[in-house]
Amino acid sequence: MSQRDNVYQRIPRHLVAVDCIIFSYDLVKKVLDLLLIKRDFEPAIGKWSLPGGFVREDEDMEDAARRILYNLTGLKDVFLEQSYTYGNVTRDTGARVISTSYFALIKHQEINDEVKGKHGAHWSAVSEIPDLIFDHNEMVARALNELRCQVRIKPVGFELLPETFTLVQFQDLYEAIYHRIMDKRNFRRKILAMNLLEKLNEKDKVNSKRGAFYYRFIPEKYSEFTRNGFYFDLDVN
Amino acid sequence: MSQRDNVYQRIPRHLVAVDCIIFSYDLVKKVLDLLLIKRDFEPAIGKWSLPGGFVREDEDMEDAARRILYNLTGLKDVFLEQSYTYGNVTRDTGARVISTSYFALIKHQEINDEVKGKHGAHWSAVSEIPDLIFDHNEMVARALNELRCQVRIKPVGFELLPETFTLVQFQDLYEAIYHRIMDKRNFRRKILAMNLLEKLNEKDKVNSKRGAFYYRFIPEKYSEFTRNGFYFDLDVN
DNA sequence: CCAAAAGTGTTTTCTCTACACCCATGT
DNA sequence: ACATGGGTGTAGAGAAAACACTTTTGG
Repeated sequence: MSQRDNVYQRIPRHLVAVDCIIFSYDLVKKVLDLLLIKRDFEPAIGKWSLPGGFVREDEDMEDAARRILYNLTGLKDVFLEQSYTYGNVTRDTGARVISTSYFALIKHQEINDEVKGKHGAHWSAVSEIPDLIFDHNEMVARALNELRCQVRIKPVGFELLPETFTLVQFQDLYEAIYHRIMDKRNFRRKILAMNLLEKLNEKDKVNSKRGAFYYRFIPEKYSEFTRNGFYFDLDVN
Repeated sequence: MSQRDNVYQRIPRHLVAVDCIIFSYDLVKKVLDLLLIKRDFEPAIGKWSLPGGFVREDEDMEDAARRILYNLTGLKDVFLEQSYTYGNVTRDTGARVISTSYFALIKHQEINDEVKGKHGAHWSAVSEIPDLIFDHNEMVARALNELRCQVRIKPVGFELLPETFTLVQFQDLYEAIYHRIMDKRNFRRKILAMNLLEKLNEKDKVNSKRGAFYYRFIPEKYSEFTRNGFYFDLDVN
């Protein structure tokens, strides 16, 4: 403990953890996935849980979340955002633990399956999430809600897709996030009107004979976008 | 320390605090205010600061925020919402303190000035916030942004007004929150179309000879509102 | 009677929504 | 030639925005 801590010596201290809500999108099954682990220590060992861990003494809280994320997926530079802090005395049955949840968006195909397997992590469709320990189901619900809000304001959807993707895939993603079907023509008109996408010359021929054009997100365009206080709002009705 | 804590004995513990961003609306000056205090302990004693305090051992985090709020204002049952958790190692120059900020909305006239005075608390217009300690200016900025978002989705504005208020006052409040003037006719049409307000027979004669009708918020109407997934969206353009 | 604030409608523009058929290609 | 998924346009309804004058009343 460093010298400067003297001032606060008599104050009670707390266990502080972070929990990660790791979303990904399965292009094939067309579902939004969540990465869950089997908890490997007591209490509640063997139960499904969000990946999490304690914040170290000289570690920024966000760094703690990134560390956990890295250990589980092998990924750095991931989209990560703080969600909410759960601070009830009895929320963890093992001890009083204050936990801040973070939600991450990763690309399904980028994950290192070897690393993932080592920790007993599994993808679970958000529509079929099992009972999780403590208040983790609540954490997921809140994060999912935040994801739905964010996706309307910022183009975070691109974090869940490969570099290049078709408009059909893009729409499928939105339909998975909102659990709702959208009108193809309206969706395309709106998304293209935002001028955030560049049409490429290659086609994806996996899903149809005709093939669908690939598009690419243009981050530079997005800067203009936010500078002008733009609103990334797709019809969700 | 209770028995159940044994499991986690070797984990490092942290100082955890809450800071309160207490908004209020000054009907006369027509500005959004923030309650600030002069910090009364080291480090940074004497500097402007958000009111805050450490989370006790057997205290829910939200309760800690309510305790601080109560000590400063004498108010219970206040609108209070968690904003964000600041977890950088060096954010507090005295020690590593993790702090969660909460924002509160209180009615200007309900505050107990005696209690407030005792703690050296002062109102400051949000447009003229002084330099605050640590990352408190950032906390305010984030909370203000959240307030602006919330106010579009939920009718939280009513938390800042007296029981009865005129439409002029209501619009003034919105203009103060958004720092923007709005069209009187459009504003009134929209707000009345929501059916959340009951027109009373009394008039406020303070600000005009003709007098302006008082209105009252009807919470029951609001329940219908949210059940149907309604959107409380005033034009902010 | 006049100053000062409250209250009130209409028109135009834009955005949202609903909707159905042709296109390209591999088999 | 046909089955499969990809791609396109338009008309109607509803919401948002712009805009200026009349009303009330205390002094």
